[in-house]
Amino acid sequence: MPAISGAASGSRARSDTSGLNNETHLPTKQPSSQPDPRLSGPYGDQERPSSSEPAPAQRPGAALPVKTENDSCRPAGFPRSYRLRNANQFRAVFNEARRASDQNFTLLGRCNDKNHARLGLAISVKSAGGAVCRNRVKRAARESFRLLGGDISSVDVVVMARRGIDKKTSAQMRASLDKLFRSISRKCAKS
RNA sequence: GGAGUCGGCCAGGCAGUCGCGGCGCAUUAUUGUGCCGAGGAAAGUCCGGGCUCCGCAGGGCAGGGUGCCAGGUAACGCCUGGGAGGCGUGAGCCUACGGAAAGUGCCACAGAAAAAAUACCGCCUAAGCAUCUUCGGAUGCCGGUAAGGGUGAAAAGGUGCGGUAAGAGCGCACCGCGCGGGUGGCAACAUGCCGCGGCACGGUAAACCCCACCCGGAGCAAGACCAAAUAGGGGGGCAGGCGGCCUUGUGCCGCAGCGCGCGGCCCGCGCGUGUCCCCGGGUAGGUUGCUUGAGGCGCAUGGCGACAUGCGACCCAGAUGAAUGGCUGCCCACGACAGAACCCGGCUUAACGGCCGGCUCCCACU
Repeated sequence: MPAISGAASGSRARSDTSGLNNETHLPTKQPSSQPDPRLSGPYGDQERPSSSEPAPAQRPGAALPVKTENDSCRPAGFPRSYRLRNANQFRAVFNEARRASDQNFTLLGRCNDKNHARLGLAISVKSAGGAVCRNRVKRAARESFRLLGGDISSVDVVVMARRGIDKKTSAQMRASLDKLFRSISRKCAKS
């Protein structure tokens, strides 16, 4: 049962993404017809590929170049290995840190032996003025770090928020963070 | 149409693109792909449970909680229905709503008197005493009085008639109140019923207290498992010069040896004893607990209802330095309060707005 449904959903997915280019109303219909494959498995499998027959020829050509462009511009992912994961790693940064700060944030940085930067967040609920704002700050920091990508040299960075951060817009945070990430990266690279 | 009231629901939408967490599948050690991914309060942590560990014969005391009645529930301080009292024209809403003849305390100020009360003003009286007298009487004391005034949150039923020196449940009628009975109701309670009593010994129990019922403690950083490095603990194997002692041993003691320290050196003194293996405790770290549940949804049945029972299909966050987002475009009513951390049931607090339904009042029209 799981194997069949998996194969069915895989083929259906291919038709989804290809269909988007041609017909805009198709994806809105899709959720309503979802239970179909489960109830009548064999029939659903037959119908799907036939309806979206011309699509597969277009797709590989259109999709792949976009992806390679993204990879060359920026390694924009943010996997676990790019984060500080435990207390020892944080302590190491706090003990011998170079700092960069403005009115919004304080960043602590320390060279690491990896070939990429790592990010740690030390933002208290108290300084952010509530859990919702704290999440907003953390997301801004991650996003800024992610989009800068390879522009930051191989340092471990801890981001700390300063009081009054809850009054700032997300755009203000991002601008501030972008500058500080570059700054801390430069300072650590020199030493 | 306007105003109000009660209940339920929603919490910007759509598309593209770049990302994040979990699970499945494929590939395989890196990716691809599909599905899912915050709330009505996730909050405050104020109650009640589940779960976990610790404690525990039984009973009592202390301490805490609850407090009209009946039902619902795993349980509750919650919910439903009912009663009583209060507010509102009404729909409706509000109530910490057991006991004040078990006892103790308190009732400020004002007031004459604050609880089996009291005579300040007033009213009445002329028997007695005193003074005055125009000899009619007047005034004071003594005495009667709770109708009137004044004080207070509260002054010991109300109205009327009789009654009286003036008055008074002193008597009577009606109203009110209390007690007993009957009747209705499971009960709280009600009572156009019957009888009795002239009629309350006020209030306060979020004052002590009394009565009834309930309550062991700590919490997922609970608890369980795996377990590096370092130091230390226990056991064993191998290596170990000389002497002594006996309990004859894998023993103990001393000396020598080696290393380190004191010292310029010797003597001397102090400290320590090699290597390998195993065991258990345990730290960092990791795994688990961790999401299928008193689960929501639909239908049927029972019930006024909270809810219960049966059947059907469904899987709907599970992170752990902590995911649920960024950017772009379009639309509109221009988007409040706010972010899961073991899980449920409530309560409380926060908050921009919208939708649906029941009911009430007012206005207009037919």
